[in-house]
Amino acid sequence: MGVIRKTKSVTTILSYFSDGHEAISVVDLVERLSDEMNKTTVYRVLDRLEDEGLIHSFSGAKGLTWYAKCHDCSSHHHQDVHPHFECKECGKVECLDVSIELPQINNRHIETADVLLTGQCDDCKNL
Amino acid sequence: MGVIRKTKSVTTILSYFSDGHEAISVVDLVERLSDEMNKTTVYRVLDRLEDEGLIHSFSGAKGLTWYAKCHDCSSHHHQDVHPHFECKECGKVECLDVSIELPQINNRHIETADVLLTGQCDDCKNL
DNA sequence: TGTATTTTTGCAACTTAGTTGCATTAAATT
DNA sequence: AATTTAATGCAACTAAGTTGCAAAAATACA
Ligand SMILES: [Mn+2]
Ligand SMILES: [Mn+2]
Ligand SMILES: [Zn+2]
Ligand SMILES: [Zn+2]
Repeated sequence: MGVIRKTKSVTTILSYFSDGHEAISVVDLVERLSDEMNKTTVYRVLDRLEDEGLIHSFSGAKGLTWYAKCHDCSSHHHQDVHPHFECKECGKVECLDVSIELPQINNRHIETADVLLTGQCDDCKNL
Repeated sequence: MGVIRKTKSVTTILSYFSDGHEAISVVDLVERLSDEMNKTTVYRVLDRLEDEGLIHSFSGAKGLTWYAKCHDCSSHHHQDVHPHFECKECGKVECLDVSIELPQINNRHIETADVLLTGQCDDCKNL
C-alpha cells in the first residue's frame, strides 16, 4: 500500500506535470493524450496519483477539474493548502505559493478553504 | 432596460429565495419545480435575475451551481464579495456575512476571489 | 521458469448538468 | 385590435465525468 505502479500511462501522465506551479486541466490532458490512451485511463491514473499525494485537484472558474503537482504531500499527509490563480486572458492556471489561514466563523467548524483568484497573469498584464 | 418582468415563473422562483443567507442549488430548484415549469425556464430565469443583481451564483464543492439572494447589488453594481460555506454533513450552503479582501500577489493583477469554506454547520456540530 | 492472481487498461454505454434552436404563448407597444 | 417583443416548452444536443465488463499487462509464487 502507498506505492504507485509506474506503468506506461502513469509515467506519461506524470511527465506532463512540471516541477513548477502550473496546473493542467483534465480535459486538456485527455485531449493531448487522445491517441495514446483512453480518457477513462487518464481519469483513473490521475485519481491514483492524487490518492498517493503526488498531485492534487481543484476546480477552475468554469467548473473544470485541474491538477497540479504536490510539493509536500504523501498518501498519509495531504498538506497543500494554497490559493489557485486563473488568468482571465490566457486561461493559465497555477498554484500560488502562499498559505491560507482557515478563518474562524461564528458557530461553524471550518475544515477546508478553497480559494480561487482570477485576474491577469504577469505575461498578460504587460501586453 | 434594467427591470425584471414579474412573470409567473419569476415570482415562483423568487419565492424560493429566503431573505436570509441560505443558497439553493439549480439542480434542487429544477427538481422542486419540475411539474410547474421546464428546466430551461429555471436556468433562464435565474440568469436574468442574476443579470439584474437580485441573486448571485457560485460553485459548490461538487461543482454544482448555487444561487443566493444579493443584498446590495444592482445591474450596474455587483458588489457581493463574501465567502460561501458548505456543510459536509447536511449539505446546506450559505453566504457568510464577512467581507473578503483581495490579496496582493506578486506580478499578478487580482480581480476576483472565490472562497468556498467547508466543514460543519451549527446544527450538525451539536449532534 | 510457467502458472495463478491481481491490477490496469480499453471500449462502449451511461449519467448528469447545462445549453441551443425553434415553434408557441404571453405580455407589452402602437 | 394589430403589431412587436420577450418568455416559455420541448426535444435534441453538448460535454465532463463515471461504470461495467472483458482483455491485457504486471506481479506473485509454486
Ligand atoms: Mn495547487
Ligand atoms: Mn453569496
Ligand atoms: Zn495570462
Ligand atoms: Zn449541516
